[in-house]
Amino acid sequence: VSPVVIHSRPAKETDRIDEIVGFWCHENPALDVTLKCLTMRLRSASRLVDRALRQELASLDVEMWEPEMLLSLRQAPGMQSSAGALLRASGVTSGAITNRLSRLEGSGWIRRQVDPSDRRQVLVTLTDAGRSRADQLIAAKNLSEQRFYADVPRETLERLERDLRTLLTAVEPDSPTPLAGGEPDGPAHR
Amino acid sequence: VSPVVIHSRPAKETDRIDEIVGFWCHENPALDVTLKCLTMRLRSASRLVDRALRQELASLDVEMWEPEMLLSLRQAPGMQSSAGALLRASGVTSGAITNRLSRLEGSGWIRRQVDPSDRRQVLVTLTDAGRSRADQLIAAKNLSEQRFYADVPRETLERLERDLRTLLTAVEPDSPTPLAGGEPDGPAHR
DNA sequence: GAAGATTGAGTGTTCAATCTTT
DNA sequence: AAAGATTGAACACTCAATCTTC
Repeated sequence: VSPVVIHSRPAKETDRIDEIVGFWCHENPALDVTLKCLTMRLRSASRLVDRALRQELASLDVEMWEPEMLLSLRQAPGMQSSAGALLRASGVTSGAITNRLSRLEGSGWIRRQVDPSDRRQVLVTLTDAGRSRADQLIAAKNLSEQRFYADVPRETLERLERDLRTLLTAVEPDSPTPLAGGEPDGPAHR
Repeated sequence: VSPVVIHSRPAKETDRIDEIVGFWCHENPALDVTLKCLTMRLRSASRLVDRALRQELASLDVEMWEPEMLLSLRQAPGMQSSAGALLRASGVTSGAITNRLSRLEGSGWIRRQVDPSDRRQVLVTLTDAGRSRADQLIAAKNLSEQRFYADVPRETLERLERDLRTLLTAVEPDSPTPLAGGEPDGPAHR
């Protein structure tokens, strides 16, 4: 089964999660050790990255979701997208998107306007100030990321990225939409 | 739930995240594509697992953090641990732990009592009801997990688990403590 | 003074209900 | 009826301040 080549890892045979899960699965062989560890590590890693980046970005008065939203908009054709498209690109619920858009609008980074061709939809456009804000945030976040991952072997990072990509395309519920301007399709509201 | 046999996912050279990040890095070569994608995929995957498991566990009136806490306690010697140990094992802040403990106590799954040997600390013990609750939740969560990961190649899952483990031990701030009963050491409060 | 735990304010998310437009 | 967006209640987390005990 698992070849487990853990080459360059002198001590530290097991970590915190190994112990918790390992103990449990030892007296309950029906459980899948890999799956249980994977879920826990996924949550753990995500929380750690979040925390690290958030703390570094806090000096700029930036929340974690802001770079993500602005980056989506920045790369959209005409720096404009629809609320629905941003929703599908984000992975959060529609209520969260409305919330984020209101705050971005309040700060002056975006403008909201009703789509004339389908008045149910809302078009979101990056303002000039929003454009430079986006550029600034991307740069800052990039620096923080490089610091955070500095101690992890490059090889591991690249393999992780690829494997996570495989996982996401396998389990992702829908998203035939590659994030476009204003295509009114696909289920929403989540 | 969702029969939806969309097994037609053969090609798919690039996904949602590839596009967003790829575009950006194309006009800004200083950025590290792998790192930017990795962070986004980590958040995305974690959120997806969370959502999927939460929805399945909702039928039992269970929040995601409950299995994690009970599992930690279940495997501790004497099914007893200290609040600080649970804190260090969890990855969340001390305020969150207090909050969780209060709700677990309110439901009758655990008991809190002051440590006689060091009255600053709080000892947490699994009750009998809590023990069977823990067993029930582990089983339910295991089933949900197996359903969730069903479409991902086994090989990928195992490699992910190992690589995430490498990442965590590399970036984790401290935790020389392997989760024990009540050792009053290490920084806390976060 | 420092460590362990608790509290309260602020933030952000989900979920269900609602309103408008198609 | 159904889709898109908004709203408000409930919940969980972080952060900083506080209180007790060492």
